[in-house]
Amino acid sequence: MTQNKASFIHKDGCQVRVVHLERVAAARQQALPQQELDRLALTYKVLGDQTRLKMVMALAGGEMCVCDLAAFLDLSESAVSHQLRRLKEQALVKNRRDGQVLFYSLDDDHVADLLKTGLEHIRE
Amino acid sequence: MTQNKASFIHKDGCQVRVVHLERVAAARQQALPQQELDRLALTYKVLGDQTRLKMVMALAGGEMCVCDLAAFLDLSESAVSHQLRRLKEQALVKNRRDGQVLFYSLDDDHVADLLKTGLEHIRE
DNA sequence: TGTATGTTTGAACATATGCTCATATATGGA
DNA sequence: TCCATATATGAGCATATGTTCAAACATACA
Repeated sequence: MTQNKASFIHKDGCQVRVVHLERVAAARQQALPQQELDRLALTYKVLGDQTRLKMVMALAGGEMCVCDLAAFLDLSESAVSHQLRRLKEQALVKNRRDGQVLFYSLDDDHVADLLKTGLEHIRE
Repeated sequence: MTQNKASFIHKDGCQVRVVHLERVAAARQQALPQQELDRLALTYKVLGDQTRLKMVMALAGGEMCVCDLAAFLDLSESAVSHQLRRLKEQALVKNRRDGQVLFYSLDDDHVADLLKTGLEHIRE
């Protein structure tokens, strides 16, 4: 039924065993460009930390300032600021200034979608 | 317009400045239970690594065995196996055995949804 | 039973990550 | 201009993470 006889390919001068040559070739063809892969992995990585995930979930309920988040998370404002920067770098949050206060909020609706899809997965 | 006068709350015996008490309270109320937050963060974290993300993207194109993935990723089979375990722990992939060969595939359609939503975000 | 193949597992090590502390920047008001 | 408030930034440190290496398991077949 299934073809699982070993085939071989050359790579960097040494042989590498491959059971399904055509699947590997197909995966290579369909692979994302490196730049997109970088950004996608970074996006997930940034959400993959409890502190940052809590922040984003909280911001899904409306904008908050650094102070608010620090109180909510029971963390220093410095730590919060550091993490907000990472979220901002990946376009997950944005901010607006009102006097001395910076209000952070989700960058756009895609972010809420991402959270929703994640929740659907873990609740399946 | 905006109320940004400092309010104060007590926590663990020391005072903590909070600009928007009601937002913090709301965030506390709407927060996910710890267990769900754990699982959600872990799910994103597991996807937030280039190697594992490449694996999942490749498996989105159809099942592959450890050998295939190792060849595709140019990585040792041991490394691939370690990472597959992490993906499996978060129910992102599953496997079936055919003789000596284990074929891995996406666990269900939610996983493809997660990837799609992520891509939509970075391409916005 | 013995050997080969495919995969998993645990320890070890180098790198990455998150927090803290001290300091810098920015805005508002006396 | 001077000071207070709100936030950002950089260095340092303890912990987490990904890969490798060696060894264990599991299945197939002689």
